[in-house]
Amino acid sequence: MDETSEVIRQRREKARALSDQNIELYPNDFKVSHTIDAVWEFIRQRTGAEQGTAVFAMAGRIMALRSFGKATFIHFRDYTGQLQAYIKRDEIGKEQYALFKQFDVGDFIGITGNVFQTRTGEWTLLAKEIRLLCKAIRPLPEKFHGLRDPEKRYRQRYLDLVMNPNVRDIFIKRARIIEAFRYFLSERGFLEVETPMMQPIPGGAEATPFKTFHDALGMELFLRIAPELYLKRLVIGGFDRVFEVNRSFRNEGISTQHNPEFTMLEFYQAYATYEDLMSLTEEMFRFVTKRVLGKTHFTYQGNTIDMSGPWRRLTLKDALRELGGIEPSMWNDRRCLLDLARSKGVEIRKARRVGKILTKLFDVLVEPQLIEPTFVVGYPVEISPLARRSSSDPNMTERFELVIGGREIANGFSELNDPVDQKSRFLDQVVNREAGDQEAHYMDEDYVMALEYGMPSTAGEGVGIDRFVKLLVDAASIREVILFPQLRKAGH
RNA sequence: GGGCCGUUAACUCAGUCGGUAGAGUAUCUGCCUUUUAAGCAGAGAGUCGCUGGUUCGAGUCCAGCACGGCCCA
Repeated sequence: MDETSEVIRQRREKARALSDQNIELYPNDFKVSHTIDAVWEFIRQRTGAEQGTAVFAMAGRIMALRSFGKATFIHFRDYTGQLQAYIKRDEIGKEQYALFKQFDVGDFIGITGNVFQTRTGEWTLLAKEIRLLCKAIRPLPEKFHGLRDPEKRYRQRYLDLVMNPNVRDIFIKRARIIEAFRYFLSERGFLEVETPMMQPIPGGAEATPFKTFHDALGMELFLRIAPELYLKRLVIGGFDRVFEVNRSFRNEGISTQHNPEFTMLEFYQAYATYEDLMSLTEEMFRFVTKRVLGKTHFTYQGNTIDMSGPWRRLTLKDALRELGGIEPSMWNDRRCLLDLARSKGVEIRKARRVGKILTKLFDVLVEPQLIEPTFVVGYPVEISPLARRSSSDPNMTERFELVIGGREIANGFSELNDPVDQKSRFLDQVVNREAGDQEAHYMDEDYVMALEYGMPSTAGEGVGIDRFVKLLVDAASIREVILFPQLRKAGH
């Protein structure tokens, strides 16, 4: 296939020819004095004679090459930017120039020289010396159209990053976003921790886990579906404010909304309630948005979203009634809800209880309508087995979900710290599991025991980082914000 | 899991009614010392995703499979 492609054969030949001339193809002794942005900074700060006399040693990948025979313009790029260089035979000498003529787009080079302005005014590095730092055997994709094929973009993300600057920007923003969350929480006394990704009992969420096996221990383990129960153990242990940003894994289908491994931020604050967390979340999201975008509003898939607040609060009941057309009288009528689901084309598995049917209907009918940041509150106990009961209504919990851009971005609640209630909630889940609900929570006796030692009143929250990044970079698919999204084995 | 669409040169894409493979970029050769999607002249480059079927003949029609995209679940 492309092993025998003409271009690659020719490039291998070139590499061999260079080798035969005693040119090292992959040297590592070139010392860089300036990055490209450092040179731009230098140009901005100096004037006249000073600009022209300084000598820079720079390195990067050749991105474009325009040859005139005895002189050549190239554009080369490092991780800070791009710069033009002018390689002139009369400047670097006949031998060096002949050598340089064997370099290609895609090769890494080291250039030493000073800057000048061309006739068209472009600042350009005039090469005094140029040398090969890495010979590329395979050609880069075409310069103008770049790399478009989505499959290639994901499987060979390095090419995507080289060719598509907007893709690069997305992942730089992603890093800044996570950095901003960390900064915000650290400033408020939250301690960053790491808890097990391999867990004997997967807990903290309703989801199907991945199974794995530890040979030496002879023990089945699960990749975590959430860090929640471990983080709360840490609150019990005296870390009143903790957070973790890391991967969780859920064994479900892959789509533009779901990747089997995804990044979640979870944080827990003792002596706080879900009300406190809603305020904190508004503040935190505003902070992160402002810090990364420089403003608190942005466009997502054609809709303007304003994070400045205050954000709307809506009960699940009102949301279902006003936006989903589901009257509270229907809430306990399983048959009626199933009929409605069917009429809307929503498939519901047999084992589903009313609460689950309601949330499913909410996801399909209501959520997409909530574009501006909205806290949905008032979730029934039945679908919130780790949340504290509302003091005004024991069938409801102190829980919220935050919806932005038509998707759930965060989920938080006052934590259940009554071990007796927690145990009975687990038992309730076990009944569901035995009735065939694969996603029901597992009984976690060890966690109940931990609660028996006493957990202070606490509120906790999970934020879907991939989804948040999607919002800020206006990406339609989760694959655009994950460097290496999960794909099937490459076909032929 | 279902529906629709896609897979042709290294990259981006054409390919009509079924008649034996095209362009631009890239590559190679020649000319060219301030260009920037440099230019001019010439050349080479293909398992048309895979496997079958229909046909005198398949990139094209049919079936299955693989991979991907979008939508639905």
